[in-house]
Amino acid sequence: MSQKLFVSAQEVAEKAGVSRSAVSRTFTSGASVSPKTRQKVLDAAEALGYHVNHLARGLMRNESGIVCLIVSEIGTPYRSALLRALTQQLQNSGKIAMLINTDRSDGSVDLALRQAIRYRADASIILSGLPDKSITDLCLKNGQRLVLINRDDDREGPLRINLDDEDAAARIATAFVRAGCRKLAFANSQAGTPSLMARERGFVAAAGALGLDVIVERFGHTGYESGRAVAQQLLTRKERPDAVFCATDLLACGFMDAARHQFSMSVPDHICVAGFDDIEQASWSSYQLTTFAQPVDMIAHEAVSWLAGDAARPENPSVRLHADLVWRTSIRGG
Amino acid sequence: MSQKLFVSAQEVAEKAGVSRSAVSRTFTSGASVSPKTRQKVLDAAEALGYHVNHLARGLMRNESGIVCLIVSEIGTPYRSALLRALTQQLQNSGKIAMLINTDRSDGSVDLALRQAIRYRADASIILSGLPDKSITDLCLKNGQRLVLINRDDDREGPLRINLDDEDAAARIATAFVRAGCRKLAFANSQAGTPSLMARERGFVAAAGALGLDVIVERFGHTGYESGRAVAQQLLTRKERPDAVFCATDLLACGFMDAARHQFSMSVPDHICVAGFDDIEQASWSSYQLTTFAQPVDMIAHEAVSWLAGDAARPENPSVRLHADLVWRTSIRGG
DNA sequence: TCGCTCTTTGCAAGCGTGTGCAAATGCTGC
DNA sequence: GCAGCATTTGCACACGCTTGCAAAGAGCGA
Repeated sequence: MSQKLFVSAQEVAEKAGVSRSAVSRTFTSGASVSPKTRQKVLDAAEALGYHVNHLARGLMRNESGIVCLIVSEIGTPYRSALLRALTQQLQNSGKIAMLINTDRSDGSVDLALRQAIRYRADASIILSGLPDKSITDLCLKNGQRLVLINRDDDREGPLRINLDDEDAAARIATAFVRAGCRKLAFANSQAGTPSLMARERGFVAAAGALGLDVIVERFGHTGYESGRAVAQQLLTRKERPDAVFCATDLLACGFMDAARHQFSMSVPDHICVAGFDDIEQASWSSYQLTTFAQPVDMIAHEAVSWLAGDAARPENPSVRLHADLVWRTSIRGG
Repeated sequence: MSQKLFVSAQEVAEKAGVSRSAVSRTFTSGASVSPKTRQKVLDAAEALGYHVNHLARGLMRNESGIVCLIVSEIGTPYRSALLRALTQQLQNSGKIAMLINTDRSDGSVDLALRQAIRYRADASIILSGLPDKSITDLCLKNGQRLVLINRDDDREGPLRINLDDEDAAARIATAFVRAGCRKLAFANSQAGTPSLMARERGFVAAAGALGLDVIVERFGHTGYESGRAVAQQLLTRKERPDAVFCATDLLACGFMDAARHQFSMSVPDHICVAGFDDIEQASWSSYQLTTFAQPVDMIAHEAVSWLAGDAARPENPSVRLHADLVWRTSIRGG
């Protein structure tokens, strides 16, 4: 590739009639340059189309400005909303996002973290899956910060951001009971993600405390189709439930659609439905789903500000955020 | 930051008892190393947790392996689906995606491209917005490849991937007519994106050729709420349309919801609806939307394989892909 | 064993940047 | 004009890697 190379600080220096260090200092905040030379450099840089090489800068400073986002199922409403918030806020704080898609095999989170190390990312934010301990240790040892979102892991070192899933589940249980429901069900996927399991656990426990049993049904992976499948299971029983808490809004949408169009049931008259995430579709008038809002902006804020801050950081940082209940019409009363 | 630095090739070399070049060559495909030293190096690297520094490698090779994805409205179903396909295929071909969110101001696409230059990205793929000519020229001059997806721009140099929007619009017009519709409408946003305008233009033209007028209504930006707003406009007219082609599935979902729940109309009995993109929600049983499928995997494939290929590339590369009509129940007949 | 060829290895230069250090410059007050 | 000081500037080295080049080693037929 003998293509024209990028213009370097050397060339700018020559054009501006100053030393290369002057150029470097012009583009380094907090460095000592006189306004006069600074202007000369800026002019020359503009004329030549010079841009600091962040690869080289990262090499020198041992700080690349890159933050890896490790995600699966990017196309999903909740994931993409979180992605949006994260990239936005990372950019605001001068970082840049590297996106790694882990839809493939199972060890791919580890592969992704390896990639993050290769590019000397300052940090990695994991939205899906859970990496092996050996690899997270490697990251931490190399000074790479780690954030786990909704992973609910108990390992030391990374920042762990979680929601009050169990508490939310308890709140929705009482809401169901208050709406007059007595035959509760929980719709889950088979993903077994910590946060999904926490919701299930919390719901079953809270219902138990209220003296009610819960029919738990799990199917496939966490999407619309699984919601339909679970509806198939739950609504062909002798005794249909009169309230179902779906681990996820996508499951809830699938469930509602099946209940209405396949079983001719009315929500909330025949059955109350609640979800989790507050994806955009939950507010669409076909669903009007009562659900818990993932505070994506706050999650992103917590993550990014923790990355930015180099103040004394606790040994084992952990944040638990509150999921607000968004009340719509998929539950009676309110 | 006096934290333990990453382990370097030097340390691996010492541990393995070879020269630093041997280490480098071990991790460079196509380099000449004897199997014996290679194994010694690999063992040492594994033991020390060594990973090639891609920043430094990129600096030397003048090829970073980074591809910038420049996107706005990441949370949107179509965008995130495209993002998924692109990251997937980029990773398969050994590249890595850098994600830049341009939701902010208007000049932010230019800012994003500047960022791409700073990180010496090998290429940038633009999914939203249109950069200034001066900045794309700068990219091209520096040997950075450029891909414009659905931008329909006529500038030279970048690869432009577009769909046959106008033809698709014509196909749906005849489908409407065949379904017995005579009062056609087109629902658009005010974004004015080339592809959206092409659909509008094509629909109006095709309808005209069939001897029919089209009521065109535009509102806000390209989302669900705008679909509702357009429905408000169209369905309070003296003469309601009996078929509406929405520039986007999101618009169509909003339109359908308003038509049904606010105007108590039945789709497709009272009004036929079609969309564009084939987002996941279009297949949900609440919508069952007839729409055109964006061939996201094929788009991603075209983009990525063009980036990978260094064969003789045409002066002014352009690809036009076909959007398949996905027939569901939002149009009568079929 | 000796040439010959082919492979492997180490040396050293270079990629584009940041930054400590010492020299140079500018400024102030006498 | 000059000492004293703060600010600016240039030099040179470092960062971790790739790669051309020449030297060293391996393999082989006679």
